[in-house]
Amino acid sequence: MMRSDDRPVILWLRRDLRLTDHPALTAACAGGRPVIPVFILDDQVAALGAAAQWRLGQGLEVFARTLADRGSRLILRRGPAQEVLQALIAESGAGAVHWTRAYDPISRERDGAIKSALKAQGIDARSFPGSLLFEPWTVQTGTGGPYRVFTPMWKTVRGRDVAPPLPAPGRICAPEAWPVSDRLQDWALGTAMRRGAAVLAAHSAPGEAAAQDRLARFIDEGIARYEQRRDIPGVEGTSGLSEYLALGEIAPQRCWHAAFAARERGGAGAETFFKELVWREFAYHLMYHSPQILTGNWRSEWDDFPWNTDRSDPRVIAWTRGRTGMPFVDAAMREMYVTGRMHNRGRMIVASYLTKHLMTHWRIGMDWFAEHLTDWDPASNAMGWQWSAGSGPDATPYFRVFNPESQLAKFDRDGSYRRAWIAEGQVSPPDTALDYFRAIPLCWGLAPGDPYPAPIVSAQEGRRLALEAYQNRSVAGAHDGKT
DNA sequence: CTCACATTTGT
DNA sequence: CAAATGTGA
Repeated sequence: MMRSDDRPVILWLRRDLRLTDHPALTAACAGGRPVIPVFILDDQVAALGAAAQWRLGQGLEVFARTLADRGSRLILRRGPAQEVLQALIAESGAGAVHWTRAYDPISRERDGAIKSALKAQGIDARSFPGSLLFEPWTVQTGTGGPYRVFTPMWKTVRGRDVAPPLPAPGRICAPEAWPVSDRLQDWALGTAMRRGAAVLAAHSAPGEAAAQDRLARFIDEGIARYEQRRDIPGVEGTSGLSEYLALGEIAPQRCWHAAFAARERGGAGAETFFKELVWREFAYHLMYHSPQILTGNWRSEWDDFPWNTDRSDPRVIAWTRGRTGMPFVDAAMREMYVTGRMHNRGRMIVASYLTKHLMTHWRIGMDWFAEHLTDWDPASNAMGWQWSAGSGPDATPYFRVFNPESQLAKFDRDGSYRRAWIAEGQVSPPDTALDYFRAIPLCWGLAPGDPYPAPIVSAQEGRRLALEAYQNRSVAGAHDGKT
């Protein structure tokens, strides 16, 4: 009879496509047991936006090669996760299933059900940390509740120890026989991108090795000037790590330790970078403790606000296509279409413009981002949109409306961001700007030689309308709450 | 209870 | 400098 600790371990991979800093993998390899890495295409993966799905396909391709280089394999299966795992256990005689925790409500429900079902069959089903610096339940206010404001949470966690970097396992043992696997190309991940996929590919470097190169370059060249340059979208001042973190091609603790080791040289830049990593933690903290942040107003007094909810509104269409006539807004929307990412300042400005100037529901913007971002992350996306709309966990006064024109003057002084992404009106536009027209659906009927549109809603008029509506909301809200 | 304070701003 | 409420210690 087979002893239980000789039986294979199934390593169920999700958003953790890496070998380093991977506690679930390291534990699976301990004791020399065979490991069967598997990725499952279930409903949740199928529901990913087109760009995120495309990027996942790229990541899986690289990760499968990485495993193959070490004498292992990535098994691909399609179907409800629990059924797939049960089938694999039956086929392989596996005695354990390991995975890295996810924190969104759908995953938590699924994983919890799978864990109890497997345990009831005597399978050692175990979840591990790995995606966050701090598990959400280990961060509490003085009275034991969850944080709702960033700064107090930052002050609480900033001095904490972060798990040290964990090397890739020396050896990943293969099972005696490999279970059959789907072929990645048959999954056709991200084919909904159509023309966009070729353009995205030119702006993408998937995989753990690329992630670590990016981090190393940021620590060498970027971190010392991060504080000043991260706000200027026309220069490469950010870490550029978001999509690696989103897919788990790099772990946040590796980023944290790399910056910590460079803190002398990094100075204020290192501190700012730590803060940004903790913003990601804060987003997960909020999603874990109030999952409804993904679907409804975090502050319910916003439920009565007269948002525009018409996705076919011509002004909303103009926003999605980068044709609002506001160069900062349009440049950022096109950057996202071409690269799958958007500079953080761009994200704030397009979100402010959609929710305030166009008074359109943040959910419409959030959904558009989910469809077009390769670094899409449910927690950060929801937090960011609700923060911008004013319905989120933030005390921003309602009159704080970004002015897309003065923001351009402030943060794109030399016009390089605008020129990089908007072809119209330029004699010889750069490739980045032309890439937009190579990526968009032909039926949009846009060409680089078109005249650049006049503003659909001016900065001043949009601000006036938004303030008026927000002021009315305050009065109505006070009525509702205090009768 | 009190009191300090709140990412990213506009005019 | 506006301007006001919720958060957290």
